[in-house]
Amino acid sequence: MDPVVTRFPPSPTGYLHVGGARTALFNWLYARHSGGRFVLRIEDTDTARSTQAAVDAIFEALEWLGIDWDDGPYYQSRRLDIYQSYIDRLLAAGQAYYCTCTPEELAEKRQKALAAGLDVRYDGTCRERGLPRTPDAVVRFKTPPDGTTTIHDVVKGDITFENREIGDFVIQRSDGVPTYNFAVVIDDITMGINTIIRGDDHVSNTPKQILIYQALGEELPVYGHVPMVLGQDRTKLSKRHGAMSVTAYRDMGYLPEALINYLVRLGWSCGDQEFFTREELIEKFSLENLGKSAGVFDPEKLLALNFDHIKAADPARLAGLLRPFLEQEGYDVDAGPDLEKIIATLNQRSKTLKDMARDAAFYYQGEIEFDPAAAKKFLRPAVLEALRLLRDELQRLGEFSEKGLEGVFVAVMEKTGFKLGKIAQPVRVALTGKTASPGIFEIMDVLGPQRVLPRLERAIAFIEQRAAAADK
RNA sequence: GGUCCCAUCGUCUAGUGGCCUAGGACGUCGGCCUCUCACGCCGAAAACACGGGUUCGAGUCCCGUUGGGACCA
Repeated sequence: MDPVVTRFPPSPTGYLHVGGARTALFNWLYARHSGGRFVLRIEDTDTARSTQAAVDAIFEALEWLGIDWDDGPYYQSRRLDIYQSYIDRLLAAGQAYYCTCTPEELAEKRQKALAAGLDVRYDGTCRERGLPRTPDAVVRFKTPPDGTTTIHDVVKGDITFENREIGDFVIQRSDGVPTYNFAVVIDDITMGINTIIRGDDHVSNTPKQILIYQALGEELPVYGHVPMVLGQDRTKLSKRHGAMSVTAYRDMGYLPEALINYLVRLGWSCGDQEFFTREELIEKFSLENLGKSAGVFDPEKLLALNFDHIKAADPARLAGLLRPFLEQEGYDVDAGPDLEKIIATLNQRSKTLKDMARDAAFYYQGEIEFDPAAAKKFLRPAVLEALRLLRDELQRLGEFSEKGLEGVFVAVMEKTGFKLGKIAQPVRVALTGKTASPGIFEIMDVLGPQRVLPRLERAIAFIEQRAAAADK
């Protein structure tokens, strides 16, 4: 059995979107799973729409996802002479021919055929004319007039097309640039690609490609046409479906392994398993379990999966990933508490890194801004004594530890007769400004005495002021 | 319009003729836990598009209808 060789051939006409990323993933995973090779090829023959910026964006996205390639990147624009040699070969063998029908003539024929309710394929005017090469001539492939061409597809089964439905299609334009269907086949042949997993929007191109393989006497690759990823309105993914670029998810604070997990599970399954690490995916991915119906992209489920991956991620790695988000919020990370300790209090509650950075706000703020409603409800004279007591006990405690802190709270509870809830909420507001936060002992431990004490002091002063104002 | 593909809870899916009283996950709703909010845990509602066959037996096979999608024009 030859080693598996797969490929991913994006057109650099824009960012890499999630649908394309999924296709890349399937090919990459399959190559890695079977110990084969994965080839990257940039299909940039459409010079009008291809840009270097898009090429860079694609690299950036692939790198973030951790999709690496063994061969390439190849650029179609630099392979024109290779395509030409194959065109010449087909021409010489009489399997292709020059055609000088003008676009106007073709359009006219199409109109007539349409009006007469006939097929609108090329009528073969130049097929047997033996025309020489001229500047305005295109090259057409001589499709067998009869018979059928069938795709043996590993996901959809056999799909058969009538050859007469295909017609003599153009393989090289008059400017010498090969058409998509031709360039793809020549590339796949010369790059040794033997397994092609791609979107099923390519199904109708496939018989043409198979015909070219056959004309060249080349062995066919294994085809697997995977269903499209649809937007919430059940149509093909596009700009109007919102943020669909891979890097947009990175910027929103998603983990690459979460996006990968989500994308692969959309159209592939392994029993009831939902959560996969990248290693598990490589180990378990198989062509057999690819689904054959289109799937709707569900941001909610991706978010839930991201949450699960954040929970499972190593805090030390999270620290590196979170840092830019914190800096974006304007925080001086190195001046704050220990980052890994901060993450340990948040990684079971934040669904994205962006959320986490936002939830970490109180760790970095010098002077806590009390949420008015929270202050009104919890920073009231009734708890003044308890807070003072707490402050004194904490000062006596010196170094913080979760256990020591708990002891201090117990002591205060005993002296005041308050329950923990009665004391914890005011303290929470004092330390974070809000009524919701991680556990009170956890955050105090992370914050440390040098941050906790001044904040408590400030809350006490706040209440004293409030009491004084009320007395007047 | 032509060609092709697809069809299980709202969504992603398990299911490969009897194990299906159709399972899991997200979401939704209810409860528990609790220093708050989350997490977590427990529970609920929720699907085999429809109609014909084949078979002792069909979500599973065949045909048709309907619906959706893709490509070409």
